[in-house]
Amino acid sequence: MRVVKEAEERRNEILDAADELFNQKGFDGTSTNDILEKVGIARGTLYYHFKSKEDIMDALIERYNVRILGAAREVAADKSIPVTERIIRVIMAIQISGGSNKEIMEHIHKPSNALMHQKIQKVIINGITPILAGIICEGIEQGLFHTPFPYECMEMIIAYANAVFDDDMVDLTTEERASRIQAYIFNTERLLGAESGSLMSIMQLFGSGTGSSSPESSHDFACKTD
Amino acid sequence: MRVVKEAEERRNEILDAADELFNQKGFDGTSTNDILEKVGIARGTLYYHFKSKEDIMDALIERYNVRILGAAREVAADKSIPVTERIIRVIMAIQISGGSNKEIMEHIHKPSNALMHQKIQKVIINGITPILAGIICEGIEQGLFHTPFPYECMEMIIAYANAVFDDDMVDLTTEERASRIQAYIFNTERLLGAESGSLMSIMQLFGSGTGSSSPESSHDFACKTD
DNA sequence: ATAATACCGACAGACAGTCGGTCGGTAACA
DNA sequence: TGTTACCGACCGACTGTCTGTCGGTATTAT
Repeated sequence: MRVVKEAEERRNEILDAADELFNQKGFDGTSTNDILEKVGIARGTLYYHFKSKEDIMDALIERYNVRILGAAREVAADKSIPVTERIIRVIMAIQISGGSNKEIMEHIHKPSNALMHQKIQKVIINGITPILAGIICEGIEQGLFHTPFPYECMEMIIAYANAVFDDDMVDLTTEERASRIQAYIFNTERLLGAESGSLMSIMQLFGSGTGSSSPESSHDFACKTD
Repeated sequence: MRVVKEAEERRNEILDAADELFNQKGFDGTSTNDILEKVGIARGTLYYHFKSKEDIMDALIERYNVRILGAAREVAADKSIPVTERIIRVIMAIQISGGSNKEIMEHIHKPSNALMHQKIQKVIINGITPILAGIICEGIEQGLFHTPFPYECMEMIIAYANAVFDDDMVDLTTEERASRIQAYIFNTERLLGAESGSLMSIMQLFGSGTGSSSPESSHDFACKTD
């Protein structure tokens, strides 16, 4: 008893199912059989709509891309919001997209699968950086920031945050994480040529519990003075 | 007609073969059959020595790790070399290990496979950063650098370089690459609180052809002034 | 001779993708 | 109106590849 649906509708059904499964089991841990069973279709149907498993992943990432960049651009364009606040909101747009999808986005950042993870990173770095760099340019005009390389600064800031805070690239204890956050903000100020202490509001991006104290490296790397 | 060899010797044969194949075809594109055929052993032999294909990759990465970090530590410990030169040599140790392995190392950085690539990145960032941070601390004592976060600075510098210059994370034209290098050096100076222009020697890490001119963002992102 | 280690190759199961065939919906035609 | 042809969506058995397993064998050292 076959059921015929519009191609667009079926494609989205497949993507919705894949979305859920990739979050639960990761890309590698999800078989095409898992996906087609969840949708309730046959193998041939799946491959009628997508040419490969990786094609499904790419379509899913593209769906997120459109959503994320759309949200980020809206925020960035709202000149009534102060520059710093806009930066924060754009970055938040990466983490929260469409309200009820928060948990989904968080899981997709987990190293469920390196390939998928890499592709998402690529989308974020190449997509979000120009938007943020645009905002930095406004800050430069307002005298908030001083750098001849707004784009490259934001690229560095985003790429690093991605590697250290969102990846499992660097294993951090709670203390180490707090220290990293402080250093991150300090270094962001330096890179952007912003006044010391002027970007502390970025801290809210990392949730609470990171207090605020004088700059100091609490990594096992305070320079030895012996 | 079976041939018996010492476990250590056989393990290295397998790793040598895997090394070559992973470079040629990537991890995903290399099957265990490829490896065992190249060595001239049976399936069961391969799995006698390694518990999985990923175990082979991990052993190979660990082999490189030991080699790379060893070379880096030697350089870092040579206090007769100026601080800046030592930084350069340590970074070069990542790219050139054991002379004749240069090409191999370069290929292993290619995105032959995301998982392997991710694991190598992790090793580099977590392994090299403390070594470099140690050197930075010496520079701080000598008044060359001024930062309360030597470790985090180097982490950011390494992580970013990895993402942009070694990954295919960001697609760069030759011009864009040159611009990125300039920005990278400029930003490195800022992060480390180094005197402007004092780290231009880092440029040699990127090969020739990057000239030298005044700081300017040649990304399509010079801030619009209208 | 015995025990431990290294080695062998047939096999099983999982998986992504293929391919010949079917079916529902629609347009064209008599 | 009924029939036919066509198209796109769908079906499921099958294929080939791959990783890892396991019962068995050969070699070496004692």
